[in-house]
Amino acid sequence: MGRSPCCDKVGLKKGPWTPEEDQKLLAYIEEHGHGSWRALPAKAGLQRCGKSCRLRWTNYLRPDIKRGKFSLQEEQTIIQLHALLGNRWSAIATHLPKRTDNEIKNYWNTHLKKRLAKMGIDPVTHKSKNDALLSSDGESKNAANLSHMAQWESARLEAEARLVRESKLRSHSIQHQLSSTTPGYIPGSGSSPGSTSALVQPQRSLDVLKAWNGGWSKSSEGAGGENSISMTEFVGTSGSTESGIIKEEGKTCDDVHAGKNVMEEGFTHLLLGDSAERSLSDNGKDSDHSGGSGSGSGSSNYYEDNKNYWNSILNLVNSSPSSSPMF
DNA sequence: AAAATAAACAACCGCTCCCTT
DNA sequence: GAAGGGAGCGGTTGTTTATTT
Repeated sequence: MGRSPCCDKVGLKKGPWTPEEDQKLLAYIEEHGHGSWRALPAKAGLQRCGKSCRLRWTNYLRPDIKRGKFSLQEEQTIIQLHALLGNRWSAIATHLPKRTDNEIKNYWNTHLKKRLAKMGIDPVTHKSKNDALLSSDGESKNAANLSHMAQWESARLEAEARLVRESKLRSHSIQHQLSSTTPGYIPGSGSSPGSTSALVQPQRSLDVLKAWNGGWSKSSEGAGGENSISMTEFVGTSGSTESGIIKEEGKTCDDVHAGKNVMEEGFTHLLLGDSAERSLSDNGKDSDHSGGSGSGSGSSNYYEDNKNYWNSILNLVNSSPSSSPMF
């Protein structure tokens, strides 16, 4: 709109914040709240633009910020949510209490993105780079996987297309939704009012799941080339993006955390287990998953575990606080 | 021990969205 | 409905710190 930038005033300080500046900003906000960010610097006696103050506050000074290393659970949450949401850092941050979008973004760019790349996963699409290799493998198991993957991919594309349509409709329909007695109903989604399958989710995480479950630990060495990821049995609820995925309305934050716990149980142990077995002599085929059982019955458990996992992550997403900008 | 390189993090910039007038 | 302004978001850059040679 041709608006002048807020930070072009001569004399405004840029660059790293000093402890004195931090103290001024903290003291002012604690006493008055931030109010108008644009007006804040003058009131607080800071030679900074409001934008800079806001950033400093939200990313560093805010008292409810957790700093330090990301836990495995947090890593998993970020990856999964990124698979679902893309680079919507603020949306992802709403599911990681006490973490800022900037911090998550930085962590993704410096750690997780590289890690996924090493695992043979495109960090943008969360799709395996080994699909071609997989398809030429010829094993019946992989053929079955392909079938599942095709179903999922098809459903995913469909869901994404729906998402695009809805995003266009959203601005028009949001008022109606707010006043609607059927909050789960999304106009144009093809779902019936009150249906539990009104959920719209791009399913972009299948390769991440596979790799994370099967290839996480061995990827870092890069042994066996860039194709070191084992193509584990495909996970999910085959046949539909929505079967096995129950949308539950009206969940509380506790429910969210409960979902996280389930996720933690269902996922972290895989990670930890893999990490513990980092040195295993995986050859890709029999290093399939969870605890390294590698047996057919294990696959069944694996299937269930991951079904539960997906239910959990989607519940987590769907039961976000209403303030969440995600959906 | 010093230089070079890589990694991590904080902050800036420009754009978009949303609200108000 | 259009315009203006504020705030937030995501991409990118710059600086600092750690690691390697």
